[in-house]
Amino acid sequence: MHGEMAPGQALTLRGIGKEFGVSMTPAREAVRRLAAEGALSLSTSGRVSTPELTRDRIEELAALRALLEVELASRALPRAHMALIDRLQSINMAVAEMVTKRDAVGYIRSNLEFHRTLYLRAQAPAMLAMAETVWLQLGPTMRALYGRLRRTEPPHYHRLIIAALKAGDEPGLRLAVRSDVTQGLRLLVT
Amino acid sequence: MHGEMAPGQALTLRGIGKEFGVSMTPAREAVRRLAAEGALSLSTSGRVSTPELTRDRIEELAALRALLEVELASRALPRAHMALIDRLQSINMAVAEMVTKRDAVGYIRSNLEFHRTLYLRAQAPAMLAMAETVWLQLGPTMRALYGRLRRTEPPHYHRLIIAALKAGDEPGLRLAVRSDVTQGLRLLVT
DNA sequence: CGGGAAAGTTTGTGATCACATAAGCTCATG
DNA sequence: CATGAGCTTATGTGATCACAAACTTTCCCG
Repeated sequence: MHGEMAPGQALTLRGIGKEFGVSMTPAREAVRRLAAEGALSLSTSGRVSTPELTRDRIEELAALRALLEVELASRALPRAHMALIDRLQSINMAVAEMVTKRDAVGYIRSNLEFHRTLYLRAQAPAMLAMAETVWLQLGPTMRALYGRLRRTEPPHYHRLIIAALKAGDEPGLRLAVRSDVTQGLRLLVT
Repeated sequence: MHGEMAPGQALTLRGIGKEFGVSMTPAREAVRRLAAEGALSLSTSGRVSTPELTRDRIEELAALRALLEVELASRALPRAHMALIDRLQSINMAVAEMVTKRDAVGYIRSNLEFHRTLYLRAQAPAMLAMAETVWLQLGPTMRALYGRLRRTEPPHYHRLIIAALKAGDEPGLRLAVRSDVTQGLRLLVT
């Protein structure tokens, strides 16, 4: 999810087991679970690797993010008090720091933390779980993306999100979230 | 997914294995995968059972169905030719027959087939997979619902969906799908 | 007659193993 | 130098087992 692995990276059950000090059995269960969620892909012969997404699949997952996260943000809006907004701002500073440090994994991690912190207020666990499943599928691809583009400025749309939350502006919030979510992936596709 | 099991029904790995003529190992993998998708729930001690959803969770899953399936229908609309509409109408007759036969499982199965047939045209496999994950989570609950209410009339909104497809009426289609998807579950909540 | 402790049973977990297959490598050949 | 056949290695699969924890049943005592 955090882009620690590149797309197409191969894994083995014995390797995973050794890495975590267990046998193949728990490694297999973890792999099968992640494969069921789309976070890993299994070849026809059962080999395990991180997925290499096609352009179409990336666009579809971006559309899913927009669909789910706009709804989550909208549901969080009436419950978003000042303490939450403060936390979002502080997380956003961490995001900006990761940008200057060119730390792709740190950037993805803190960026997702920003979103999750907001969505937790929506009180919609099933919806949040679905959004996280999409994040999981996009993890390696996001790594490839943010490793490619050389950003220097902190995320613009995060400030719009915070502003819309402060103003209680639901249409503005929906637009800001949708833009933030689709912006990055749009660059990858071109 | 098809409501063959009641909510809260317990399962054992050995029992599943025996039922399918395999050992515990493949049974475990299947159970863990289904649990990851929310189709089964694992107790803290690892016991397996179908989920018993709370009212809040049912409402949330209904909202998710609406969100995802409205989008899928909308994407399918421009590709929906006469052959598809014919197929939908024939599936819809099967649905009506299941209603008169009071066959809950058959009803759920053919009803979902109706929706899946339409959504396949959307060419959005990740989105369809998410919708099916929601169906999977709702399976046992739907069984309990359709076992409770004694319907006699065939699904009204399916005809609206077909009519909107014929007319190329996107707003009408969105409304019809949203109504169809939320209608049944609304009854359960009250 | 009720309740709880103890014995017995069921159940999930993780490890290990044999096996079949896929992947990688070596080496001879054109 | 490229190429492919044959061999070696690596890898996933499913079965089985020992163990610990949880659940069920039994039985005894208040």
